[in-house]
Amino acid sequence: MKTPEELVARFREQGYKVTPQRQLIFRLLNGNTAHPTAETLYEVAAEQMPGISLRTVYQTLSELSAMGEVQHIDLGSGAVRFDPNVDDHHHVVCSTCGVVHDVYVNQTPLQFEGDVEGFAVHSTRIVFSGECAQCAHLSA
Amino acid sequence: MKTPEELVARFREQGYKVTPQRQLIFRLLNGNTAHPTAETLYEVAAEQMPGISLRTVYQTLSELSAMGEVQHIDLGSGAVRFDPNVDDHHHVVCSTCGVVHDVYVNQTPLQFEGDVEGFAVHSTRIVFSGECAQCAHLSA
DNA sequence: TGCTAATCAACAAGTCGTGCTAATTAGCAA
DNA sequence: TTGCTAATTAGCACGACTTGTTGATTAGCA
Repeated sequence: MKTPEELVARFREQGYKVTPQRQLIFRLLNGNTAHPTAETLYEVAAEQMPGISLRTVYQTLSELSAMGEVQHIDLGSGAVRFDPNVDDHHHVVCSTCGVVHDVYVNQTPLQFEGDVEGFAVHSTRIVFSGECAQCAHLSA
Repeated sequence: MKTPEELVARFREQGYKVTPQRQLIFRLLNGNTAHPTAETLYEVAAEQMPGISLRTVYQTLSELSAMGEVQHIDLGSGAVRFDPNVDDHHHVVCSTCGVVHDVYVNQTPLQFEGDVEGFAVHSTRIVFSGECAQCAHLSA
């Protein structure tokens, strides 16, 4: 994701207004590795700006997603999560605590076999599920 | 997935009753490569057995999933899909028409890098998105 | 300054899936 | 064959997540 300052410029270029709400969300996402949902981001935002609406958070996240500034990750665990890391990366997910981390896989592009003649791959998503070190210690 | 006959035996072993509804669902899933949702499976089932309820379809699919006889695949595209193929395989999804096909990736297990010391991977899911040959022809 | 987008509250709706209840049906073990 | 009990059904509701709408207010920015 671009820096909050760069996003301000991009929003202006696109004719979007740079509101305090949007700027707050830019800052909360910047360098955020927690893979927050719209809801959790809203909670943090509301602490700093009481009165901000969940609707606005959803709205701004959609805009950022459409602009390619955040990744939209759906792990099938309820809510969609947002990732300001838009590098070509993948995810590991702890089945126990739900924590998500970014990982890099360098064997890509992957080869596959199957009844899919002529399929043009545009993107590949890889999710590793298992147990994180923390949870392994707790259960031991 | 096991054959309908084997599933009948497994259900009996587990103390589950073998009802016509369940048997119908077994047959509809057997060899099914369409990755149906509960809803689409229900529609087909209802043609052959008017009166079957969507509730029962959900119920039976949950049982099969819990028994490991079908895979539960969530592509983030709305409803969960079910796959009677429980081999170690992955999926390609056409972004245009939504069709899903099974594919096999032989480079697994994949290596990755990231801040995930001590993470124990239990499973890996790979989804290739893009455009299928059909859709490519239509848009050309 | 003024146009217009953005925000907000409040409410609704849509999708997917599950929970509940009460009545009926029917599998299957003894 | 009987009888216990699970399964099914209809019908309704709810919960989570997300988006739509409306109408009033605020405020960005040319």
